Amino acid sequence: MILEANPTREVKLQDIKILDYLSDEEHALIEEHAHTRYYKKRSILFHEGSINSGIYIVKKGVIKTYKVGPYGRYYIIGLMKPGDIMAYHSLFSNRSVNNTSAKACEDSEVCYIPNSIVTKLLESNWSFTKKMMELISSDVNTSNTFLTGFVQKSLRERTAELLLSLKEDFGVDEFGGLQLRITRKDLACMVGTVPESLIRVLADFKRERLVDLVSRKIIFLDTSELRKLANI
Amino acid sequence: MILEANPTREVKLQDIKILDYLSDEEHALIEEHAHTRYYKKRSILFHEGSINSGIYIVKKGVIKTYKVGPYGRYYIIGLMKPGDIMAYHSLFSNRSVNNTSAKACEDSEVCYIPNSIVTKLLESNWSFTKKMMELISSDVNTSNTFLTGFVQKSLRERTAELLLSLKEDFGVDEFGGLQLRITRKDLACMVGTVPESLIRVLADFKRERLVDLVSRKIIFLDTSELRKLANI
DNA sequence: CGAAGTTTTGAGAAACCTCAACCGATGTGG
DNA sequence: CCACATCGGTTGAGGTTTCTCAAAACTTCG
Repeated sequence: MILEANPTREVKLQDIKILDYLSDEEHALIEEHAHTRYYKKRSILFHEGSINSGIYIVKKGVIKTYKVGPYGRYYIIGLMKPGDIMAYHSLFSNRSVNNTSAKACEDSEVCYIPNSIVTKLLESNWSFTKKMMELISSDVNTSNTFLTGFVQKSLRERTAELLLSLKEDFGVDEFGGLQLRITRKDLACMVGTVPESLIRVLADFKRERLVDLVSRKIIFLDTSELRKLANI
Repeated sequence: MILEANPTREVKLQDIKILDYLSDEEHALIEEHAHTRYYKKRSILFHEGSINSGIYIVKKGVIKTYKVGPYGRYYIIGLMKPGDIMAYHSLFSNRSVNNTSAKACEDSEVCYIPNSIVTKLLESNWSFTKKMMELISSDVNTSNTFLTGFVQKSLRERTAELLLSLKEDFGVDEFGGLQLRITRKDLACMVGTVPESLIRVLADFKRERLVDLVSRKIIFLDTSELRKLANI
């Protein structure tokens, strides 16, 4: 049995929801000025603190955004998948400095749109702007909700929660296998722990028949029990 | 010696930075539709999950915004002071549901502006909108930065960091005393711990002559050492 | 002044981290 | 195509941090 972890996922610009709010002319403007960039697995899109003058829309692949904390350890803020927008902060920050770093988890394709173009669209199209603000403010909420859970949940609960959210975001194949290839270290960085601790929790989950682990593949066996455990 | 913890702090609408971007007419529109609300210490402004159709601008006092996690413990997202804007999420969320709860830490005064008015301003005034987006996206960054630090810093480091940021936000009197009256429990909720643990850290700081503690008053003795400790 | 809420301390337990070693997979160059 | 190097995964032992529970002392406010 072959368990393929990385099915090709791809979206076209016209399939990206937030761009629905644009007129044909505006779409044309984007087509004219945006360009596609290709990133090999493990290559860096941008670094936290570096100057950036455009936004990125993921078309294919998976990109992790992260921040490096003291002691050099890093925390993964999110895994961006096709349709997701990155680096929008640079639109408004006067210094256009990136708040996070971004790295390709697999070979990826992103659409880069210069800030000047996006700003033009925002200025002229209120429903687009409103959608954008909604998106950003929901990111605030996501962070705060996560933080609230984080400060009082055990690693076990957080890990269950992470697995469920990965299932939600990336889906599973016919055998219940998560459609995402990700290292233990990255999983650990997403729940704010070290790989050793994460591995122990996963091993517990396997022992309890909540998931199965076949090399790097995670197979969901009992989602409803996981959900109880996650305490969402 | 009298150590007064709560000097009257107050701002007028015209002193609020984000409103600088409005024209005289727009200011008039706000004056017409906004109204001031008064909240007694410990009273609730709004609850997470409840419907809300306006934004709040703090004019006087201190308001804490917080979320309740599983097990009923809560996490304080921020202390809002005069000039700060709350509940902006309700502007964009289609259901206008509050993401956080808000409670007055002392007798406070806030200006309530209905969403319909704010939306009108956003639609017609791009620099105001831009400023607003900047504000929101900087909140995203604040949360993520905090989260990144949180997941890998010790309680001691986080507490040092909290004290410094309170000093920054609320200032100190001539004796180095923090101009904010706050309970140990609230301090604990801001660094994601329980009061007992926070108290022990504060007691350590006192023993090390970094701060002095006179009842609920926190007096800064060695800010630079605290800064080293906070590892920012 | 007294009730209620808040702060402090202590003891013990639990969760999680660190370090170190080892295994297994993956990839690379001769 | 194999040997080796590298990286990721796993396990164990031991230590540290932080939490829980309980009791006592102190503040605040009506």
